[in-house]
Parts: sequence; structure tokens; C-alpha cells
Amino acid sequence: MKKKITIKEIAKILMVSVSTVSKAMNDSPEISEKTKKKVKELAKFYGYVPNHIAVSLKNQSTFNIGVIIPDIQNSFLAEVLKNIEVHAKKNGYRIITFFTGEKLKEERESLNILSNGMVEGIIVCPSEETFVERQFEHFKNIAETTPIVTFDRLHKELNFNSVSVDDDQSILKACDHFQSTDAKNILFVSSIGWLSVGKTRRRTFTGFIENNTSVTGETIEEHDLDELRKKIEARITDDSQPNIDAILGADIESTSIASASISRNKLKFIDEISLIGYVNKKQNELQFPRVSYINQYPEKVGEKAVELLISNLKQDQKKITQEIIKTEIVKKDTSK
Amino acid sequence: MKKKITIKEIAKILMVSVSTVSKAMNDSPEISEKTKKKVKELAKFYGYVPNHIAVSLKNQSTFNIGVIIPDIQNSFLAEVLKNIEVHAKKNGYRIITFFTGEKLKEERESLNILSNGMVEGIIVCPSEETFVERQFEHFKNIAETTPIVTFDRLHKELNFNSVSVDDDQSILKACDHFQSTDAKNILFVSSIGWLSVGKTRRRTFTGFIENNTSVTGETIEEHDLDELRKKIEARITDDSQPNIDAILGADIESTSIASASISRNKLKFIDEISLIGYVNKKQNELQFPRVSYINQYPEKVGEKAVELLISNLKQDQKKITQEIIKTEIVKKDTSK
DNA sequence: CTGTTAGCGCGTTCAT
DNA sequence: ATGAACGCGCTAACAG
Repeated sequence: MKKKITIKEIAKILMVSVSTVSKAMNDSPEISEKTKKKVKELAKFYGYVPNHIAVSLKNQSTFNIGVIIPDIQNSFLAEVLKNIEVHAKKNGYRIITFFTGEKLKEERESLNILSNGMVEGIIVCPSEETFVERQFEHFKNIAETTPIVTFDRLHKELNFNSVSVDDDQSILKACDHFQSTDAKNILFVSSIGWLSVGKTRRRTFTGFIENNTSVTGETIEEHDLDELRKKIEARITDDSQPNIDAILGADIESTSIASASISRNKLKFIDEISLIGYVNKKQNELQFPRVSYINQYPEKVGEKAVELLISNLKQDQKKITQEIIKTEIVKKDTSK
Repeated sequence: MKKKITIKEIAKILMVSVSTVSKAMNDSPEISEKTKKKVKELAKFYGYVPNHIAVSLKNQSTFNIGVIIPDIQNSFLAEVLKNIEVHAKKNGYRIITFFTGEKLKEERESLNILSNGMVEGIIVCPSEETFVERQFEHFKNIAETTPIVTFDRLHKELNFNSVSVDDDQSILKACDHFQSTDAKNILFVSSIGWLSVGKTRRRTFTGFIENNTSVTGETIEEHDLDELRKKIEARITDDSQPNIDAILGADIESTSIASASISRNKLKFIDEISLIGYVNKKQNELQFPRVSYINQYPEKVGEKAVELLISNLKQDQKKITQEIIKTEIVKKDTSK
């Protein structure tokens, strides 16, 4: 493998000083056009490019942004990540991505590594285990020296700039929508009951049911997806119990399973049973039926996260901004 | 924002030299236990961690691997990426990810940035535009100083270690499977006719048809997904033409659309029409029907790519390894 | 216009 | 057992 050429070697070849080369490469007005041309030609010839590590050390700035997310397979997170990358690039930043697999230990390590001067700020979606274990110290420690923006998942201990989605509102909107289209008995299905966001969504749902006399509600929570499918199918085909005329999916998986269960048992969407939930948007457009869904606007989340971080980078701000993205019910084929 | 503490400041506080602190932190046998303890305690107290940029510059090694992929929304690429990250981490490397959006310009820029000392090697899935424009010089230039491993997409000009999937074989396997289950007229659908991999898949299909008298074949290629859907639906419901009894999807999108089209028009899977194609595996498991698919084993691709790169990093190897991952038809609900 | 020098943070001889 | 000095590649303040 050929060694990369440095400024020093170019200087030697041209019999000038390293600073002349450096200035020429950076188009300093101090250098004559003739010299600039000579230097640049040779640089191009040897494929010279400034060593980013050295520049970072010298300038004390890396133009890297760290991103930590629990799972790339989650289509919402993947879409947020993509938009983070796009907007970071637009602002001249690169991203360094770590995946935690929802593990606290991985999260701690990622934060440590990234804060060692590798990046100027960190955008992070805290892992589930972090919430379960209620461990937030590692965030606070890092935040003393490195700006942090969190997204998607909130906690009162996480006192940073953040972008999240109005989860309560979206569940309520779906419930309201069902109620206004005359649903009588809503089934809430979830494969993320163990996850904090799953708990919030369930609580919001049960709260709605308790405060409304015109609708009743039931809940199926099951982490094992195949079990979940069985339970849902058993319930919606059970004639001995009150009829389910609407299903609310608390996450992408349970919504998919609910849709498949309805199709497999040949129930008629809308006429017999409606469905609203969370989906993989891109995939949903191609399917039949396309499920009516709660749009969480991952593009906005990603863009806003970058925006908050960069403004924080540019000036040491004191006030914390907790941005909340409004969600929206998008009607497709499975609901009125 | 608090400034990060350096070795220098710790040295000053402890009234020792920087080299003593450095050695103590790295458990050098030259340093007494007493001093080590003193240094480490203070370091911990101040949350000291060595500056990664400085260490990288000093050691001329970053322990970073660059990854360049066209699109994170592609579930195959996303799964490969995830596995690259996992295996990189397992070997003590971090990954820096860039997305090209299938653009040549973005690919060039990404390669340039990454090869400026940021990473020790690069794993890249070349963008589509690169193939269309037949531009491979930028790879060759970078490869002189930085080890490169390509994956998924091959070209004879790309003379690097690579991991790919036996695309021809997988299409042939699907065709064979249809033939052996008595399909008479196979429809090949594709939304990626413009993509090199799409062309290969189509050629393989038409080649199969030409060499087999017992089956006939048709092709629908359409980049606009809604148009594609219309064309597929029109064709499979057109009684004036020969009956289509099998569909082969050339990519995830067209396969999804084909499945949805069949469902929407209430054709019976297997009895009336079969379907095999590429899918988002995770999503496919939750759907009804689950589409019979070609498994490309993204886990293996990711793992192998990291393996090839790291072995290349460890010793300057001369022989090029072009790994090919065997695919497999996985029978689900849409085919015999 | 060009060169010399210092220093970013760290690890590593080589002295002491 | 500890410290002084150098250099990784680069930029910038200061001289000339």
C-alpha cells in the first residue's frame, strides 16, 4: 500500500517551506499565483489531500457529529438517521454512527468513545435499557463537555435539547377518529409493552377509554410476535365475546400483524373492522391494503435534531429547547 | 461548555511531568504503583479520557472503518450495514458511514473525505450512477493508499476484495422452481431496469425463457411505482392474453407491488398465480401472505466484508478475494 | 511574497 | 522511577 504524501514531502520536492505549501493549498493571498499553481499541480499529481486527523487536532474541530441509535432495522429510526446525515452534510458535517441494540452498556461506550474528541456534538436516541434501569448519569457527564441532542424518547432527567413526537396526541387522535366514525369496541395491540414509549401509548389509550362512555376498549400486549399474532387472531374471530370493530396498533410490528390477521381471516376492512397504527411508510405505500397510519414525520425529526445541535455548536446556549413534532393521522385503506 | 481536561493539566495539578501521566494511564511498568494510583484517581475525578484525535495522529491509526452505501432505506443494505457495524465493533473498529443516494459525485466526495486519514479502510457498495457512467477511476486512486472492499455490486474494473451475491443463480433458481411446479407463463416485473443489477436479473430471466421450450415469459419494467402497479394489475386481469401463472419480482418494490396487485384483484396464490421475489425479510414475516423470497443473506455479506477488510489491514496482501454468497429460495405462502 | 517557529494532545525514546 | 524532548501533519503568528 502506497504511503500518503504529506505537505512536508511536497515542500521538499518543490524546495519551499511547508508553510508555503500549506498557504498555497488554502489559497492564502500571501502566496503568489505562480507558486500556488506550482504547488497545486504537484499536489494533484501526487493525489495529495490534507490529513483530516492533523487538521482536526490543529483546529480543535473535527466537523464530525456523533449519532447513537438503538436499532437501524427500525424504519422510523432509519429514516431519521438518513435525514440527520443529509442535513449534517448540508452543513459541512460528517456523521459517525453507533448502534446500541437498546443496551445501556453499548450506549455508555458509544458516548465515551464519541466524546473523546472525535465529534463536536452528539445526537442520540436513548436506549430502552437506559429507561428501564433509570440510568442517566452517563449522559450528564458527557454533556458537560460535549453538546447533546436527544430525540424520540424523553425523560425528565434528560435535560438536553431534544426533538420528539407528540405521542399522547397521536394516540388520542386515533382514538378520537375511531370514536367519531362510530367504533364501539377498540382493541389496542402492542409488542412493545416493556418499552417506555409502549407504556405511554397504552396508558394514553386506557385513559381515553376510561373517560369515554360511548366506547369500550381491550388490550393485547405480547412481546413474542408469533404469540401476538395468535392472540389477535383468536380475539377477532371469537364470536362469544363483544365484537371488535377497530384496532389501534402501538408499533410497526403489531400494526403489521393486525393487518395480516384481519386479511388472513377475511374480515372486511372498514365495514367490519378498522385499523390505525404505526407503519414503515415506504413499505406501506406498496402494500394492499395500505394501513391508515400515524405519521411521525421522521424527516422533520432528523432535520430539527441537526439544527438544534448545530446552533448549540455555534454559540454556547443556556436555554434548553424541547421541540415536539406534531403527528398526523393519514387515512389509507383500513379506516374511514 | 466545560473544556475537556488534558494530560498536561493533570500533570500540572499533580506536579509531575506529562510523560509520567501518560505512562501511568497506560500502565507502564516504569511507573510506581503509588503514582499510577494517584494519577488514575485524579483522571477519573476529572473524567479524563485520552483525546482520540491526538492518539490517532500519534499512532498513525484511527481504528475507524469507512462505509459508503447508496441508500439506507434499502432494507438489504440496511441489514448489511448493521452487520458491518457489529463485526467492526467486535474487532475494535468504529464505522463512519456515508450515504450517496446512488450519486457518483457523492461517492467521489465520500471516498476523498474518508481516505484523508480518517479511516484505515473503506467498505463500499458502489452507486448506480457509477455504473451508468462507467467511472471507476476514483476507486483506483483511493485504493492506492487505502484498502477497499466492495460489496453487492460487481464490475470487472473494480479489482478489489469484494463480497457479492450470486444474482444469476438466484434468478435461475426461482425460474427452475417455477418450471418444476408447472408454471407455463412467467411474468418478470422490475422497477430497477435502469440499474445494472436490474439489467443482469432481466437478462438472466430472458435467457432462461429462451432456453426453455416448456415455459414462456413476459417482462414489465417500470421505474414509476404507481405506473408499475397499474401495468401489473392490467396484465394479470387481462383475459384476452395468455394467463400469467407465476410472477418473479426483481426487487423489493416490484415484489411488494406484485403481491398487493394479486391480493387486490383477489387472485388465489399458488392455485391461480405464484410469486417469488426479493423482500424485506423482517417485514415479510409479519405480512399476509408472506411472500416466497430469495434470501441474499445480508448478515453473511456484512460479516464477510469486515473480515476481508480487516485481514487486508493486518497484512498487505496481494491476491484479491472475490467472495460470492450463495442465495436460497425460501418458500412461504405465495409459491409451492 | 516566503520562511521560521510554535503548538494542538499524546506516546515514546533517551537521559537522569 | 521520573522527566525532557521530539514528532505525528498541519496551521498560523510572526519575521524577514
